[in-house]
Amino acid sequence: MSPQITYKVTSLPTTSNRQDYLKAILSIELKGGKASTTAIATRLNTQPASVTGMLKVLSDHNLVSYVPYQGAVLTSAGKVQAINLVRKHRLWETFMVEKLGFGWEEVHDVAEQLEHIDSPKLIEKLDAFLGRPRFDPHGDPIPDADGNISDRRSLVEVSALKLGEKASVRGVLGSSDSFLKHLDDLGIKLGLEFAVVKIFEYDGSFQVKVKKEEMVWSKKLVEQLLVEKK
Amino acid sequence: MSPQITYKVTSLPTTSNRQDYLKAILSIELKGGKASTTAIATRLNTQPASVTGMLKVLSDHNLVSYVPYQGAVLTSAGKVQAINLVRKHRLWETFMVEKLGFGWEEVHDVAEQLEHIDSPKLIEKLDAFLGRPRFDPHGDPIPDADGNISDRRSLVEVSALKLGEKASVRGVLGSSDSFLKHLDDLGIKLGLEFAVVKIFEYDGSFQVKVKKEEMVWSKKLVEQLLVEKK
DNA sequence: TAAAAAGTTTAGGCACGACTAAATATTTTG
DNA sequence: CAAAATATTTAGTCGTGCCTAAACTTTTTA
Repeated sequence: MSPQITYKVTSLPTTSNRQDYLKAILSIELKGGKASTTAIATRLNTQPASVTGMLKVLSDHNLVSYVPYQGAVLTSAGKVQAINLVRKHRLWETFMVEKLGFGWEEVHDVAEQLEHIDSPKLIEKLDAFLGRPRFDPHGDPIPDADGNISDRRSLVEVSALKLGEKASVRGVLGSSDSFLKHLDDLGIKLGLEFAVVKIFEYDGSFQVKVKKEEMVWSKKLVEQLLVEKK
Repeated sequence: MSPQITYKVTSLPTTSNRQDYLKAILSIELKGGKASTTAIATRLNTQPASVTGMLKVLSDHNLVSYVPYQGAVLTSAGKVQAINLVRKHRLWETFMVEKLGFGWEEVHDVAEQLEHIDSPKLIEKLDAFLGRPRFDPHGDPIPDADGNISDRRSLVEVSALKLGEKASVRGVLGSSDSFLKHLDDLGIKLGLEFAVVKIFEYDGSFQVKVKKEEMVWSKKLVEQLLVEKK
């Protein structure tokens, strides 16, 4: 009788959980920090000991390189996965705000769930449906299908615009409920196009023209509204 | 020193898995069958022994009533959850077909994932965005927020229409790739409105008027297309 | 109605991913 | 630079939900 030989496949069951770790590590790395056990644990509301266990698993799958006591660094494979999660998260947020009429602030938690839906085709079609947006409702860039991320710095606050310049609303800085409600009251939505027609040096407010109508935006407002110059 | 007393809360962590069981049981009950251990196991591609374990858990949570060797019956609480899953599944399918341009046949698996997203508000807004549809792309009724299910029998095949009657396309019977492709080729989509202008007894085909244009639908086609009479 | 067949449950494991407590490394500080 | 503080890992558990094998019920059949 010949012996039964089984090969342990590196079966990559990249679960929702593992993905959360990858995203957390990416986010720490992008901030310029070191993805230490504690830093990851804090971000995921879990215990350092749990993180150690997971880092070993991710390391086995070549998603991070991990040396005990040295923290984790995403491998290129890990980075691809993490960026894809960010892409999905931000596309879903954009969908909820632009198509479903959610407030800018209330979409994060649901997007956290939606980003784990596994269907490249769904994301491709959603992206097309939304008109291939480059920024999400918070002004953060949406990575494209190849993982390229636009420079957020191509967005500026309204207050940085000069007289006569045209721009489109792309996002906000900060997201207090009252601020977002205020935007709603003024009818300011993503994609809104306008031109600067006057700048009041006295109090820092801006007069802008939206279509045929003119309105004044306060100093506080123009400092928190992100736009893309035309 | 007073003893520490902990109460075992019936903490309902209704996981994605448990929900799949509820949906499977509902589906068996609706077909008039008995939700036996084996029937459930078959539907979920799992083993009878695993089902027994789960039925105990669901029974502890009062989602099914379960007597060993007697199979399971949904309690009203279990039924509410199961119907809500069906509602979510069918709304997502409708979204994918109507808004994202998916084929009628390719949406099931992704909807299977999406139905587990937990956000009543998301579903309410999605429902509104879709225009509160009562049927999904397969012609199956979408339960409303209170769990009421329209009667599928309000849908009929085109072949049951009489001369001059007006109707809207609501779904299909069967879903072979070739049939769905054929619908695509003819420009037949959900919601399409038309009127019967002629019936050819000779070969069972129907001449219909869509907006200003007239076209002929074959016997095979009119027997598989579900519509709602106007 | 007794024996065979089919269906169901129990028993014992396993993988995942979390936790606590204890041990071990690394940093910081006096 | 040694002691104290902090960070990290190891060891041992736990709950969920799956599996197989074996025992036990129920149903069917001769």
